[in-house]
Amino acid sequence: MTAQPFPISGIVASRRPHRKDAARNYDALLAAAREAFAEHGAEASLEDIARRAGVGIGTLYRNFPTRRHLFESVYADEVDALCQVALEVAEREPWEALTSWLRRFVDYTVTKRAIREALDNESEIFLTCRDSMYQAGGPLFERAQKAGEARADMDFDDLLRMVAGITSTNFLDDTQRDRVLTVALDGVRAAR
Amino acid sequence: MTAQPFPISGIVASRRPHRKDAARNYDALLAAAREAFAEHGAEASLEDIARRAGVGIGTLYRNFPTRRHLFESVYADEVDALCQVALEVAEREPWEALTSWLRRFVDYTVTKRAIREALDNESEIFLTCRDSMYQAGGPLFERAQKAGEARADMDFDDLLRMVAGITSTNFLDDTQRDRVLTVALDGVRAAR
DNA sequence: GTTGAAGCGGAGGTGTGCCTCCGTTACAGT
DNA sequence: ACTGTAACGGAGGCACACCTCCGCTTCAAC
Repeated sequence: MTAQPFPISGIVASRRPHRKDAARNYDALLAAAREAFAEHGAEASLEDIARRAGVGIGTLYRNFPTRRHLFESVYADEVDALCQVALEVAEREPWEALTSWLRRFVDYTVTKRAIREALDNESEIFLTCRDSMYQAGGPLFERAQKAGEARADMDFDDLLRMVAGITSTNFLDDTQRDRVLTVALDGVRAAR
Repeated sequence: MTAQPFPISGIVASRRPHRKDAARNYDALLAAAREAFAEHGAEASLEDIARRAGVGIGTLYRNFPTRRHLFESVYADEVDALCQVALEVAEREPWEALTSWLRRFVDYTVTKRAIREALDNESEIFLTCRDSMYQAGGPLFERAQKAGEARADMDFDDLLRMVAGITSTNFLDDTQRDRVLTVALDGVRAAR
């Protein structure tokens, strides 16, 4: 095993039980939980997780007394892996190293599909809403593009999703949300 | 009432019942649902919503046969209001009109706190994870800043939250996610 | 191989949410 | 005022998730 310079690494390693059967179950539970959380969000059924892992519900509770314990363990695993990646990219050019790490960050974050909604909007009314929304806001964006204020190589759908994504996260306070949104919008603004 | 040029507007209006008591209950249910969804996410208890609205559970089900109906109605209301705002800002300067509409979009989208997680991370282990994460990625960002590649007027926390936000939304496909992320990162890149 | 302790699993009690059904209530048209 | 009907509300049956408890099993130390 390589050096573990991150505080999380020790914690992750130390939590795994020693006995053979216990360690196997622990791993199975973590894998099942990661899958279940990705699929159903943070409210996934604990009994379902135990079932997926092929262990009894009692075993789940012995290893992870609360939902939070389980959730945290899964999360800690992800973070630990992500931290390792940072070491791997460290020798590249500054900007390139940063962005490739960020893109990995994205991949790992996908596990937090917990955050996402089940809104895959097949329904009639959602489509209508979308149409209305685009009909209302689209022209504003196109106008800005024609005035040379907004970059031409993206469309309104891109823009809405970008803003929605940034918005749907928790920030320390409104000041931070605004600051981040401003940064992103700088990216949308055409070079002049 | 002003003109309603958006397809959603008619739908929203036509769904409200005619009888006085029925209309009152309908309004109360929508208000309670908006509140409950904002507070507990899309899985908020329907019985709790009925309770908040001060009506029987039967009344909720008569107006909104499924959770989806209720959710859609709340959402449609938000969208409708947002569409109206687009008309109001239409006479301003192109870029200013766009961005002020977008900021309103943010406000209305906040209702979709449903998307957000209950992860307000008070716990010990979350803090440790965070420390590790920042310890791992922070230097990459600072290095990019020192090389003049990343703007100096934001910090790593801003950056992580921006990327996490964009990432946690659904996109049509990975191509779009990547495109949008690139746009936002253009905003992070220092002017040169 | 023996053995005792650590680990296992699932039955079952409790709570909560979903949704239906129907006796009662309140509106609105005459 | 009268009355038919639309709307109301909540009891109750069903399903499912949480979590505990304890008799049984498996490991590993000697």
